[in-house]
Amino acid sequence: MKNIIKSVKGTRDFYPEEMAKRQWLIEKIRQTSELFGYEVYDGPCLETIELYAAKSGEELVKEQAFVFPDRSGELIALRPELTPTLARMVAARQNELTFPLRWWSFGPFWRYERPQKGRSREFFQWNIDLIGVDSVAADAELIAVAAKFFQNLGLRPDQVQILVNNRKLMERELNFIGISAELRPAILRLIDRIDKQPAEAWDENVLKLGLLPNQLSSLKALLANKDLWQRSNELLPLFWQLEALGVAEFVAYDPKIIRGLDYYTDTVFEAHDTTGEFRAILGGGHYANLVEDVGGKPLPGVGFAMGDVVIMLLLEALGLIPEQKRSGKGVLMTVFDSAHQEIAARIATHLREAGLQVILYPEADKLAKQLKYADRIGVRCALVIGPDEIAENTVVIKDLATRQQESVPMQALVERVKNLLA
RNA sequence: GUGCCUGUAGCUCAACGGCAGAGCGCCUCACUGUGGAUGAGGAGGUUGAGGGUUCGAAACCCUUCAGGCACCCCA
Repeated sequence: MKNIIKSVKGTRDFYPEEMAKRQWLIEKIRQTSELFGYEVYDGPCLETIELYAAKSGEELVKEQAFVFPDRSGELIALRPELTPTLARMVAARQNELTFPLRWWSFGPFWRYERPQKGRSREFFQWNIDLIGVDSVAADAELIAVAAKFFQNLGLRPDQVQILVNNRKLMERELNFIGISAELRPAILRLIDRIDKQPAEAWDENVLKLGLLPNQLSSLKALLANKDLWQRSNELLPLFWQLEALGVAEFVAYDPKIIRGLDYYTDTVFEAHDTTGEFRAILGGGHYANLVEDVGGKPLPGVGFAMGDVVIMLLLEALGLIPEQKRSGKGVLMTVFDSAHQEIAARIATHLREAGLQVILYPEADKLAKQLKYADRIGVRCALVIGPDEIAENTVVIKDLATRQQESVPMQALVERVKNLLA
């Protein structure tokens, strides 16, 4: 490999084999989304930087988005997330849309980050939101969508868990410990990272923020309390509703789930593989106000986003991605020699008109080579027409799997091939 | 953005500072009307790139690029 121009750092090439897997994943996403009555939508991949400045906070755009000036000098960002776009789209038609809105989307996103396993600079993301209701039932539904999706993929509750918490609950509990309102955001951010730091370092960081040692131990007791949810007016009904929705097995309470995004206000959730080998599979939560920052009237909702990278790594590791067969249903029309190129093309066209997938060999070549090609691309059978067949007005059908071949009259060809492929 | 690890043929990997190799794959032929087997040939490398040390570098040093791991961040 000498002078092949390199791809952009953190991007991936999808050769047909990988593309087939991606399409398979999209199909699962579509099925699950539609099962719950969600409609597909999409926005542009380019947005003005103002949109994100309004919605996502400045650090996101400055540090992690691909931003460039267009020819007029306006700063444009490659979308790093969909929520601001969604907010903009909803706000623009706020008075004509029918709420609650159930929308889903799948598309590419970009973040200027250091690539590593489970994280690339260009990735695909499933976004799904229920907008215009503030209820716990809405939260339960989105969690159920995620759980149902896992079920559709063949994942079991012992392999993947959706961990749930509630920010209001945490705010209240932190208040009980005597942590002031201005300290809480920093503490919440630390809680979010507790599993990523050595215990001593974490303790130190907490004390550095100004907590007293007894507050630290109260905080740690809080984070170890798996029954904390029973004190939440949102989580109590949430868990029985999840029971009713048939997905309770996939869900657990975890006081350490916070989520980084500021716009989540109530229930938040994150799905992880139970071995802890991979990054979070998906994350989401309840927001009080989707569109106000972009100029609309306040509108609550709940949603989550799932990147394609981690889920595929997990499914790959668990052997849950079915073999994507290449072609398999098609026919290869061989070209015996240059004198038979025309008749081969006519037969190919004839079969295509009957709705059959036909690959016409693009030049005259040795039969052995053409059959080897047929074998490799995985077509079900190959057709041969040479001088002998012309004389008899027949075509040879060769079944690649059984290695059997037969001569069939031209008139019976379509019927015979259809039977073979069925 | 910070630290550490890795980079040799299409793939998986060898080679003490001393001739760059193997297996698999690929191409051709044996087979001028028949694919997975077999056999015989063959192609394919500036050892990621650039510089330095050395009589001599795939190996040691520096830089850079890419990937991986941890941090950061996670929209």
